[in-house]
Amino acid sequence: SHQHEPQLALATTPKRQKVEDAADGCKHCACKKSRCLKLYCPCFAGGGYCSEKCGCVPCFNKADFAETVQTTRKVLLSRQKRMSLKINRRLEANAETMVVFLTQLDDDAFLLSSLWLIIIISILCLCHLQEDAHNSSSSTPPRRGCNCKKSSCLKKYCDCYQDGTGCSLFCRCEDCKNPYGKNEGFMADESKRFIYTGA
DNA sequence: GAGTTTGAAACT
DNA sequence: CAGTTTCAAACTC
Ligand SMILES: [Zn+2]
Ligand SMILES: [Zn+2]
Ligand SMILES: [Zn+2]
Ligand SMILES: [Zn+2]
Ligand SMILES: [Zn+2]
Ligand SMILES: [Zn+2]
Repeated sequence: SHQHEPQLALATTPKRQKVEDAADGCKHCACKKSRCLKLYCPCFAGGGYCSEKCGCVPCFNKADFAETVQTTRKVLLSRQKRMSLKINRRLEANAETMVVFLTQLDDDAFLLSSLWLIIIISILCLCHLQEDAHNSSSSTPPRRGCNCKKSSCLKKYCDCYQDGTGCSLFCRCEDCKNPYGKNEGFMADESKRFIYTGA
């Protein structure tokens, strides 16, 4: 019942890889080649051990190998953090360039650029949320948007669609048709408003 | 169940 | 980082 309400992409909802979907959902991995020690494995990525219901083999994501699991997870998360910081720095640099450009416009043009300011602010917010999440090491960093090329964000291949979330400014999807919110905008008729249809 | 498609994660 | 490969799930039949 809580699945289908649209969500802001920037919200800090670490609801991903819910492998323990009660007795009902029965979502468990079936890994064959990753030994459940890479983020391919939803159990490992979700921070939990594999269960008896998993169809994985061979599986190292068990309490018996707690040290291995912990070490591997630490390495992978650290790599992820490094990559994320890199991308954030680039985004922040681009945002700064854009802000400088916008502030040099005359008044009329500047008013029309409010959409860009919103985008820039959103990007900076995501960067800060991610870094906070990384530093607290407790909450999962917010996902960057999807990168769908062929599914039009209409199937569960798309993480946004699977989460019941609209695509956002951070998605790089092509021909987005996400029913929860398309990564597109349009000019409203008879209005100088730009309506963004995504999250 | 087998085979294909897909995009994140991993690798280089 | 970008281009490529690997991977397990989503999907199709
Ligand atoms: Zn697994
Ligand atoms: Zn598992
Ligand atoms: Zn496993
Ligand atoms: Zn998508
Ligand atoms: Zn998306
Ligand atoms: Zn999309």
